[in-house]
Amino acid sequence: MPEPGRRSGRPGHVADATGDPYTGRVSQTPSLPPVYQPAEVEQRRYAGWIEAGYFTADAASDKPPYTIVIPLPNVTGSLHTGHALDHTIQDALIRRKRMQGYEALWMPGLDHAGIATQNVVERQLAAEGLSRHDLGREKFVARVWQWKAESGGMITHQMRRLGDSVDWSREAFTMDEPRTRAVRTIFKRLYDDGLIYRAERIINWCPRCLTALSDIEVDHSDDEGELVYIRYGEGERSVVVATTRAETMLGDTAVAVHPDDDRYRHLVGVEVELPLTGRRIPVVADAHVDPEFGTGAVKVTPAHDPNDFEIGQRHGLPSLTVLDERGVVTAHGPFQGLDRFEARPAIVAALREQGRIVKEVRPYVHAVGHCSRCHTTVEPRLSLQWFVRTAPLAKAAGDAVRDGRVRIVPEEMTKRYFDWVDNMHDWCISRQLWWGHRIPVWYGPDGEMVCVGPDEEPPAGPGWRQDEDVLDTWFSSALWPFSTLGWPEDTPDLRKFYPTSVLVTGYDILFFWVARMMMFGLYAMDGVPPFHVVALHGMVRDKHGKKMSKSFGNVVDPMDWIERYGADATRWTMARGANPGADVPVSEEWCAGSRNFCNKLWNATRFALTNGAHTRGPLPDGLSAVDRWILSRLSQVIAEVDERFEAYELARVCDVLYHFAWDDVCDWYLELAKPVLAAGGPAAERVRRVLGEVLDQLLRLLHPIIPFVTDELWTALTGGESVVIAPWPVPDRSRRDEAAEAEVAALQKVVTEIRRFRADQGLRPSQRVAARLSGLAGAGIADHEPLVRSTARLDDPGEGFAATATLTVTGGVVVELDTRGAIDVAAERARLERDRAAAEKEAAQARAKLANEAFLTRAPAHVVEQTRQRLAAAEEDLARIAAALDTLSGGRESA
RNA sequence: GGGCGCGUAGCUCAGCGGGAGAGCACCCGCCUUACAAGCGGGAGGUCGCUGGUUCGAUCCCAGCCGCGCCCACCA
Repeated sequence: MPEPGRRSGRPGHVADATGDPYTGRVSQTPSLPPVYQPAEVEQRRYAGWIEAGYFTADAASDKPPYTIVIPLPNVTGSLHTGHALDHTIQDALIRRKRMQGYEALWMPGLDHAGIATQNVVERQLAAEGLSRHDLGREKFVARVWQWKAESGGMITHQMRRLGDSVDWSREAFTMDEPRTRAVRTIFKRLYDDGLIYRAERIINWCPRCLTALSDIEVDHSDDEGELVYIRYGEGERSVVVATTRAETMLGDTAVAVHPDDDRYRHLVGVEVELPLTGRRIPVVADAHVDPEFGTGAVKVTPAHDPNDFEIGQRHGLPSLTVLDERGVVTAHGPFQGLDRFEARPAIVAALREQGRIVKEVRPYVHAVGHCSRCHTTVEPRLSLQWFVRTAPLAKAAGDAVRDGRVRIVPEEMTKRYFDWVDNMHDWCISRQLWWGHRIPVWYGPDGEMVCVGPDEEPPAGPGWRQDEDVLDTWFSSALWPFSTLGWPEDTPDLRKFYPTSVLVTGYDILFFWVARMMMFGLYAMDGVPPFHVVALHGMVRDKHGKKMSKSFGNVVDPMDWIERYGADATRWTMARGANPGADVPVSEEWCAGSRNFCNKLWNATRFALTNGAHTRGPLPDGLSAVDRWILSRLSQVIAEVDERFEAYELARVCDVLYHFAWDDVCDWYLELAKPVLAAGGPAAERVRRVLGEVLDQLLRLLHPIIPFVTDELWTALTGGESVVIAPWPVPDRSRRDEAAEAEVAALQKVVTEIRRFRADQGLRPSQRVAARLSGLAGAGIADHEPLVRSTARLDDPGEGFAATATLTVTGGVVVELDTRGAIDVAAERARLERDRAAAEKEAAQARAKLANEAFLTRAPAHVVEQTRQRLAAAEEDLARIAAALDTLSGGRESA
């Protein structure tokens, strides 16, 4: 096998093919190299697109708008496979709409990514032996801006490599001036409407990041712990509680039992002694307690457990904080200063010494929350934070989907959405960080609290200070669909491009982001939801469908694939798996296959150009059946691609186009065109036009997914400016031609049968075989004998022709071949016997059905008819095979 | 604990009431004048299991087995 690159030494093969081997015509275009080289093309094309301003949307345009806002990548991030998938889908949608004549805006931008970015810069400082506190708030924030300017937003460069047709002139950042203004505006409005409030609540606290977290920033995993049974109190007045968090007992202020639990009825209202502390705490009755779990008695720690906090509220219990912000014990006594995880065994040991431990169950697996940023175990903590009152906002967000104003694709995800918005807790939006939008609230010397709007001056004077906290990053992300368009100003962009057309993102952030954009969009934009459709895709996985993870070593870097296979191949690999909600398995082999597909298009177009294919003038009359067939297929393909695109089924789009391009166009149409081109004349002239037409349309259809190679080829083929701005194909129903399709199907069948015979007989492609054909007219392909001969490599019967084998094909075509004894009669007989068995089975099946009275009366007429046809076809096959076997036994058995 | 989904060719998946499909991998043959990143041919599946509905089930229903995901404040 020749190595790639070391190709055949055929004369003229490697050299640029500029001469037409069939007509001698010289190609009209600069020569295309024989193998597609993505790197140079991509760089040149992208620069050209930007220079031409194709992606810059015009708010003053008369065209209907089509808008997508990008799921804003983190400023700290780089392009991973998830982006490659997400961006490929969006770019495909936006490019198609642009071609369809919409004013298409794909809005790019970056998220300031509060915790993530602060962590990056803090790590840098740590390397210098500094902490953010050494710098102070102002200098630290300046340092983060400096970091952003120098190393942030790497992904925006990688997006250019992927070919994203975003409008760079509108690039936004969640911390830039217009977006900051949007944040200040909505905060003020929500505050004034009573939808933002400050309260002391149990929140998720990360003892490492030292900040509050919202529910969605907490990941739960099943961790092993131990359930410890501890006796509180003495004798009659004692109760055994079960806990996984013994260290919090120092903050217990009650024991709770179920009101209907007879075992403990006598204890309700009684006080028991809390071990190790000498404090006495009451036993209270609360319906929250599950009598089935543990002992049916729960220790109550209002300051360190959300349930206990609520029990405490109901019963007027005090909250006793015994852990500080780092999770270190603050309660006076021998445990003071111990970390929470050191304190736990220490306290259990102390209790055991006192004989308080009744029993231990280990291991006990239960769900434990972890910080989604650093995986530290989250500590429920009582603290003073800012919250968004979500109930009314979430109701509106649910209604917008319920009443159909917003559609979620795939529909199955809708239920998940409802589960989320219908059960949403108030959203903790304050973070104890420095990088982010500072909460615009000032506190006065006498306990005043003033929320300051974007155009207002904060209160000045001694004793006034601004809230130290910043807002959750997702707060500004939730404004993205309208803050990027200039809200709160009434801008031309906002009027033209809001609401956006579709939001494309992974199902993993349906809740994180989508629900919140819905809430804020509906609120800020007077009930107009931020998008019409939410199109969810899945996660990119490895070729075994496994999640990509660093520890597994199966992570793919899309930039690596772009370098080695090209951006188009990378995009195609993503797109061909991208159906709504479906995970996308990818692998390097598949990316190589995608590269091969691009190369196939390259060579098909190269062939077409060297043979004078063009797109000038209308399609001629007098087209052959083959020409009419490919145009008929093209019309079908356009319609199907449209349908799949509208359903966000990119994988189907790819499937349809792949098979049309490779099977129909390359394997059949081009092969059938070759002899016509070689013969020259008006038929060849017609083929040149049809071939140009088919490739022109095909390249347009492919362009949204593989923009680079299609632009390079399309401009070479058509001489047009760019396929980026070429009109999207419209299916021409008048080109549908069932007769031509049937004719070509029959032709393909005959050719395939002959090829199979040749392969079975071990006849080399190079071995010329003379043959006599008959019965073509009966099969409806009377005109195609030359095509059958050239495609199946059969010579005309010359002098001394002697038929040594007869092949009978479905439809009554008979091929007599002069194989001069090369034929293996035994092998051929074996094959025919196999065919006969299959045909008999088929016929028997059909006969059985048709003999069934119930089938005939109950089944729909078309099904019965279809079955009759199946039977007829099977019987014809049987007759054909019997005839062939007869001929065979009449022939001579070869050695 | 609640909800959703999936088990079809070696792998990844499509099909979802009437003839088992694709890509890759595999086998055989080919430098056939666009492409060896290619061309032609081929093999490979009791459609998870058990019942039910139906003239007919990979497809609908029920149960079971196996797998995955999401949500969740049972200590």
